[in-house]
Amino acid sequence: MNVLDFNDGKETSATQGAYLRLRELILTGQLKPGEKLKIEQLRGLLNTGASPVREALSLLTSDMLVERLDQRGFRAAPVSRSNFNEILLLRCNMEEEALRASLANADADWEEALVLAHHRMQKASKQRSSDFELAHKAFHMALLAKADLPLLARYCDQLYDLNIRYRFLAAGVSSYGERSIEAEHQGIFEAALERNADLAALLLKDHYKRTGQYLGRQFED
Amino acid sequence: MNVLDFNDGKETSATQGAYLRLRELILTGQLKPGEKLKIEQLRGLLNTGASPVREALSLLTSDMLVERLDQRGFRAAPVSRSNFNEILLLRCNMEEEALRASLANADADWEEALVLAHHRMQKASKQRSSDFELAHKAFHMALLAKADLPLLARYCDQLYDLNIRYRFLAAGVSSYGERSIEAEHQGIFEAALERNADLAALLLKDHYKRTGQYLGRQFED
DNA sequence: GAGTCAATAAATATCGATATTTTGGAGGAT
DNA sequence: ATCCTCCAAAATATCGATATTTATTGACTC
Repeated sequence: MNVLDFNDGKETSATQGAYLRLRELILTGQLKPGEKLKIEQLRGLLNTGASPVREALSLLTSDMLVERLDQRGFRAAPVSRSNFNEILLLRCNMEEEALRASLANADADWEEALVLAHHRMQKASKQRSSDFELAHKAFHMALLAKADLPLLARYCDQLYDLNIRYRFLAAGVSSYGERSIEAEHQGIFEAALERNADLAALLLKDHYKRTGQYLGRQFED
Repeated sequence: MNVLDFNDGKETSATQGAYLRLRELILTGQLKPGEKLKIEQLRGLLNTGASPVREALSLLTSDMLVERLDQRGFRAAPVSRSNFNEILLLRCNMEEEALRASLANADADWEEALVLAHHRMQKASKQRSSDFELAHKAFHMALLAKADLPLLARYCDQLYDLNIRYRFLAAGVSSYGERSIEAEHQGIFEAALERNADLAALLLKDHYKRTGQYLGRQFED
């Protein structure tokens, strides 16, 4: 590995590093939807060779964050109202499924992990910490953690990220208009602790639909 | 491109070719679950360079047909009873969703395409044609075609292929024990033509669960 | 005889260079 | 002016070679 790039010891392979970095750039909208992703350009940005960049882009293709155009390279996946709506719909269905399965298997460890995730999210929210996004995702995934359905978990994760991308794109807007998210989370949290699957699922879907409606208004197409 | 490899003009890029070929080898069980996929070895098999092989493997990773092991290369995804069960479960959920959406939007073109797909499948079945697998998939996808939910369609497609892999692995067994599949397909087909979503969904799920039960018995773990 | 450890062999990950394709114009004809 | 055609310029896809990392083997200790 190049001696010059002060790899802070975290990443193991150049490919993995490039993958994570590119993923972040696309999710946060620093690489814009539809934007052409030129290998040379990215090589410079990530200072690595063409192979890792190429492989990372291939991986992002399956995350549906990048599109491959026959022999014409890659571009950041485009966005659209209909894509947004579909993500919302699928998320509601899949997360409900996962949540019910998770609650059915829930044990004390799961419960404690959930309490922690909830606490961290609240804290990050109060401090307006930049960690909020991470904590928020962690909370939602903690809800689903005991489902023990790896494929479903993967889909939920993927859809969560696709959705978060729209939040970043509708930026400026501090994402959720503060609203009642805190209360919404609290409701889901409590219902989950009580193992009330019907209520938890209802609240969860409502939570998504609400932020969905809110975000949906932000853009045309 | 190498002059020697008599590329029959179909594939555009080496990567795409390698992707399709490897996919087939894994789906049909010619590359066995858990088997190490060495670059050199595959290079020979596909006669192409290391880069296309590597990229193809990356793509297959997101199809969940290949696993990447940190710095230790790739291997064909393992199989397990629980994985099989999850695929079955998710397929039932997602295809039901897609089927209902498809029927809701169904028009004359969709109907005609479905009739054709059904006909071809029947024909291939009677002739015991090797095209049956393809025709069967085409029929099932034709049912869902009008859903107009690209992400869901992709998931259904992916899960279909993951399932088909288990069919090949439980090989010898001419897959479905002849049973009543023909009748089952007929039922789904008719219900779909009548736009009877409840019935069609019920029959479809039943169809999957039946073959699922059948296959499930084939292997331990 | 089992468990380390070092040296070697194998395999992966990555680079730099090259061959192919696509893109973008600059003339020239209609 | 508009549409082709053909020619650079740019970008992609792919190769071959090399640096790194992991796996293997066999001697050596306890």
